[in-house]
Amino acid sequence: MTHSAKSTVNEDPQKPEVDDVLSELDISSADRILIYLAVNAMKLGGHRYGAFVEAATTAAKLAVYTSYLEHGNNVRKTSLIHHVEPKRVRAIIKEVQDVLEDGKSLTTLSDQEPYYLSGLPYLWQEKYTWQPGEPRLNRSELTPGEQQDLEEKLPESYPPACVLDLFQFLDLIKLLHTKSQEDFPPRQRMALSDALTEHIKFRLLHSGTVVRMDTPSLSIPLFALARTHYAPKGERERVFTMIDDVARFFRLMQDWTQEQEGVMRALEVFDVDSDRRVEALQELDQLLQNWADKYHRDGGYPMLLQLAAGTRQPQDGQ
Amino acid sequence: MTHSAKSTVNEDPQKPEVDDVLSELDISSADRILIYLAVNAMKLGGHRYGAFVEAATTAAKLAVYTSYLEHGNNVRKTSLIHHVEPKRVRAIIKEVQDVLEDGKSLTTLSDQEPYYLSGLPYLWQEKYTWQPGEPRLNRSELTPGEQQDLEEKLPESYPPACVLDLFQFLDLIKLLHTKSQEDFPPRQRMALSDALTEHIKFRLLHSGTVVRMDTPSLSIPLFALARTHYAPKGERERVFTMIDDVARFFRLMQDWTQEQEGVMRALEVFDVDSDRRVEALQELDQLLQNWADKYHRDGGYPMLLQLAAGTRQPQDGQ
DNA sequence: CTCAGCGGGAGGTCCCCTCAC
DNA sequence: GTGAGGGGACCTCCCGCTGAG
Repeated sequence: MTHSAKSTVNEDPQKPEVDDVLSELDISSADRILIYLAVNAMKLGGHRYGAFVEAATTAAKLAVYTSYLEHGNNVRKTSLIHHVEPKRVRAIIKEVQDVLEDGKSLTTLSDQEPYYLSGLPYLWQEKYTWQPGEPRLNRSELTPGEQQDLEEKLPESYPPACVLDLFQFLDLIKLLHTKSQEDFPPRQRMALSDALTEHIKFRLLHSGTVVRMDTPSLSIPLFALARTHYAPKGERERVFTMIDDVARFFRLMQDWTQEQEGVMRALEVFDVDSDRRVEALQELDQLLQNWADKYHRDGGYPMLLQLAAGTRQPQDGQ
Repeated sequence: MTHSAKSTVNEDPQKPEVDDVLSELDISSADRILIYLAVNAMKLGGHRYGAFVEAATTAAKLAVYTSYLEHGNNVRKTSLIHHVEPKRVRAIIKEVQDVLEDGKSLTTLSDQEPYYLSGLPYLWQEKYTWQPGEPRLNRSELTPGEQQDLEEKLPESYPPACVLDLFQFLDLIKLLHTKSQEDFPPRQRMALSDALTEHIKFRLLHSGTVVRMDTPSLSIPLFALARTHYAPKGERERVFTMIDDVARFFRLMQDWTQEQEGVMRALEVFDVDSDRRVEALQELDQLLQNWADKYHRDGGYPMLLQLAAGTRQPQDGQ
């Protein structure tokens, strides 16, 4: 719970800190959504700071582009509406149109995790496959005994992949970065600098996806692949689900603001006996399913329902 | 309703365009959330393009700041995690801490609409109050007959405020902009340039908050306040509610990803008979209320439920 | 290894101006 | 009014380097 400078380090609790800061700042709802997104993308998803900012400006560019279409392709009007220079508006329009024509990937948060992180376990296992029974590493500089010692340190649970030395590991990162840049137009590509390489290496080690091995008798460090995914399976799935749910919920609410037919929004604020919380939620779950079953008819009008229920916080207001 | 430019124009439908573009681009959920936010803030809320981008970078800065706290105030580690220069990390930390200490407003989407737009009707009515029975405008350059003609053009429904000439109108914008900048530290303040003034004037006229009057016999244009709010009341309220709901939903889902006790998430995908849609939703509404009433007990554990239900779209997946 | 400084380049956000249709 | 160009200021995000504890 506590954290503090210098001396103690606090690795595990992530959210509490965020909520603490948020509660002290009285922030608007729109800003809060941005912050939740940023935290998820940058801390859990592993996106770079710059990548998030770029994705946000991309979203803003799309807003400009749609305004442009809605106002009869009038550059000047679009410029006035959003307070963007006509010259810049033209550049934005062109950028978006080029992407639409080529079907290239425009935006920068294209996946929950950046490819150079999430793709690594796959590429590693593919390029350096390990067959059970064979040695995971084979280095002429080591005596057979030293090799065996190292092998025995490796947990059985590690994915079937060989142990690499630093250069092989860095090459892998380089390869992945190159592949991840292929989708982008040449102009937007980012060179793989030393700083970026270090960043990627750090995230892979820090997350436990890759583990560094002690090799006192070797001058070059060795690395082992410890997980098949960048993020732990459970967490990863849940964060994915959350973002999908929020996006769907957002879209439904947009329909609601337009007062479309057959769209409903509900907010329930209430208190329950502490020992009946779980019971209440279980009953709600059952109610919803029964309700959906009751009205379901194959091939009918497509419907969607998104719900979240839990502990109310002061920031929630009302 | 109509206006025109060149050939075809398309003023009314706003969302359809956005959805069209979105559906062609197959965009990730995180990006979709950003886009929804950008569209709402920039097109409906009237925020500037730059304001949205700044708000997003502010969110990213907060993410960096919390990382910094969670890693024992280690600048270098934070730098590696997010791929931000140590120098820049330090600047970000300082910026956030200064804000936390002074309680100043950090972020830029502090309200749904920017103050220089939403505050105008109030200031206008306050500075140029109009008493029924008195003339709305009094200009010595006009004959009594001409004044009367203009007065008669004004709908009764207009708020009780006098008609202003261009200079008075621009002064009002200037005053509002100055007031809206007071909360910001001097460094971040933006000068009221001609371009910005034109942007604000355009938005006020374009939204119908202010209406320009034809004055053939006068060399200076006249303006009348036509609405008491920047956005139409209903729409305004609904957009507010939507953003609040999404923020609350997002927070609940974060609790869910952490597998907290007593948090529930539900997604129902189903089809119904077209003619039973409304009936189904009404019943659902009733079910929820009954359920909440059943478990409610004053002073108990604080609970919150957010729900949205409506038409399923292809983009929704599953 | 961490902290600290200073150098640079590219690109984006702002500002203002003119000229042709 | 709109389109299309010119200029310049400032900041931010990237990169690289060196030196002090």
